[in-house]
Amino acid sequence: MCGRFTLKTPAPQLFEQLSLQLDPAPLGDFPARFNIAPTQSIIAVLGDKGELAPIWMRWGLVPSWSDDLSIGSRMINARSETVSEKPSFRKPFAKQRCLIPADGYFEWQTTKVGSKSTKQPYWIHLPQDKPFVFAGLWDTNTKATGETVLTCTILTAAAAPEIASLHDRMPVLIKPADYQTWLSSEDKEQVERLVKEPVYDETFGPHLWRYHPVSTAVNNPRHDSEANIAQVATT
DNA sequence: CCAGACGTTGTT
DNA sequence: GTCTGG
DNA sequence: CCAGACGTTGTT
DNA sequence: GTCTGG
Repeated sequence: MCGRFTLKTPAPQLFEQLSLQLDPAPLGDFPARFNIAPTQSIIAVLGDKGELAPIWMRWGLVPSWSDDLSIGSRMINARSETVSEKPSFRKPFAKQRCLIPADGYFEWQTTKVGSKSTKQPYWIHLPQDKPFVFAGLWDTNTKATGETVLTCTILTAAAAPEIASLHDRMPVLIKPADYQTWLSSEDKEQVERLVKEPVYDETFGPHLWRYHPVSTAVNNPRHDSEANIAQVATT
């Protein structure tokens, strides 16, 4: 699944490597991130009348009917298998899809040594740490605070065989050729296929994932430095 | 009809 | 154990 | 996802 | 807002 990720690639380079033609100016300046956690601001790219535009959104979807932002902490992921049916995700899946740029994400393996369990994080990334986009959904909410809050969630699917030993779920990726379909198609079947039966080739896809163990400093969301993605030895 | 949930993950 | 905050 | 709180009153 | 459970 995906509950923590990285985005260290600077803006102009980021969108170029993602094959996204858009103006990063609306985002303002932002630092390299090595531990992005739920409830924090993340970048969502949406289709804006044909043009694509990036915008900051709070991670953790808060449905429009909710009067409490805290529900977002439990809506950080949406299962692709059921996303078209769930009350909280159905409308966003139909009309409010987005792309969420990242260049790596973390998974944890829990291992027990005697009675003590330890959580070993791994950083998962593509060769050359090339950026990619998660399939995302967004919604707006004004009931909770009186202000309009934009929020989003990341879709998950069964893990690719290459990383299944690490975890049985993984985030859903959208390849450049499918950006436009994901963002603006009104063909439900076509959109559903992108997350349920994704087609990849040798240049893109989960089979290219690399991963290595990293410091447990990552476990604490307050720790956000480049050291978070350095390989460490496991014991 | 109204009340209450609306979600995922992991672990047991 | 369960929920909230980051 | 993991970490950290989980409660109230009164006082500073 | 919409669905499920009672």
